[in-house]
Amino acid sequence: MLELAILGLLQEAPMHGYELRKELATKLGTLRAAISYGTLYPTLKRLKLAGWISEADTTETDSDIIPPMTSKRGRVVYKITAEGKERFADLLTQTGPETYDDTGFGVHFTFFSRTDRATRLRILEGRRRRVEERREGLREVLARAADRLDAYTLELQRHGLDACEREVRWLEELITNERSGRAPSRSRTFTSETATPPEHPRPHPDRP
Amino acid sequence: MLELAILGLLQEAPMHGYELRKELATKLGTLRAAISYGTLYPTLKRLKLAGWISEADTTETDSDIIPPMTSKRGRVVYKITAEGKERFADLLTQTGPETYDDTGFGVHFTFFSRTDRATRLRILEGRRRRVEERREGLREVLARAADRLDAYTLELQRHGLDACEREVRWLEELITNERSGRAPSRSRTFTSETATPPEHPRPHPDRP
DNA sequence: TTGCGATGTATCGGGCCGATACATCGGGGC
DNA sequence: GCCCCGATGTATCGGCCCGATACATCGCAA
Repeated sequence: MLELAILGLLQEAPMHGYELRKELATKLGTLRAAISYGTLYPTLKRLKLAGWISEADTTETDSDIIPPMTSKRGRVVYKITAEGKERFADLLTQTGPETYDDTGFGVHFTFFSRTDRATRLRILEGRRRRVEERREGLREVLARAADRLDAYTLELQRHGLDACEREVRWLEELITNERSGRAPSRSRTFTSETATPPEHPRPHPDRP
Repeated sequence: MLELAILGLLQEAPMHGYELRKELATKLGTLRAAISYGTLYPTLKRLKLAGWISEADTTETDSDIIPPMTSKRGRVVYKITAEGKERFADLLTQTGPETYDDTGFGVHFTFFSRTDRATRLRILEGRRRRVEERREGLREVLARAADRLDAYTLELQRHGLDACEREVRWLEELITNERSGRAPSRSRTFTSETATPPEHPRPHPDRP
């Protein structure tokens, strides 16, 4: 999953590890605080070995403001390769069970603007099914095993059930929008002025 | 965290691995579908080695209905030891950063009826702080980096923010109840008839 | 000038997961 | 009567990911 995220970010612009971590924190802020370095650097190594990414020459047209980083072990900037772009498209399109859990769904959703509507619908519906199953499990427990559980456990289940119901409603709204060819509406209360282009709302501007 | 959960369940009754997994699935159903065997059995081995749990003699008063399991490798029933009970109390009381993330908080909350009000309040407030930090991070991103992100990413952040706000409200309700010496109220719409004893709402009844 | 926080890369031990293997038992379909 | 399948049950293995830790530089403030 992290593989998909890294590939996705490097498709926007070349970056080094530290920068990637910060970008991940803001873009996937919903999912986790920040990715661990103990995961990030080994993964970068793995991706490089697989040929999906490569080290970008920082020495060449190093015209920009970035100081030359006079230390011995300078920053390592990675860029995505042609094979990496294919890999990204594959990962983004193909779905498995892990696509529908919290992290997997979140990462896929983040890159929704880079894939087609059919894939988006498939993933949204898969996620909905997943959350519905969870919801039914919780309802089952609350209905049948309620007398076996103490008040706190019950309260936790109720809170979880509430979150499930809420997410299902959210997903259904998104699915409806998707089917009618709309991008996610900015203001859900007043959608008349949203004349934004439906596909690829913003073509990922270069980092400031 | 799994260590705490296992110890907590074994304090209710001796169990074997398969049974533990099912109990975990219903009691902690909010957190995960089910614990993996690849985690469960090594953990049981580790806990046994540490002396927190021990194998219960199934041969002794094996009077009950359970068939003798004629296979060579029969089921292995574990029970908690005296040291294990101490360990459980320690784990339940002492708090660290991991106590406040989703899994850690969920496990602690599940066993809230086995600890004192001071600890409960500490954990609830720690969790609230954690979720509030997350909420502020999301607000920050939505306020300052909104123009850098596409519509789907924004929608995800908004949904995450909504979940955070909702959980904070939930936690504050629980904290208020806790401070006023009430157990979590069964029906939030009508709380007049809840004359349940404030501490230890149900003293974990033995499994049927 | 000293020291601290941000920037930056990297490793290590350990927890947890999914896949897999192996073995028994009860029941439903043919 | 027989066979297969799903539930019950224990266990290992490779791999992802995390937290702790180490090391090194830079800019700024006390």
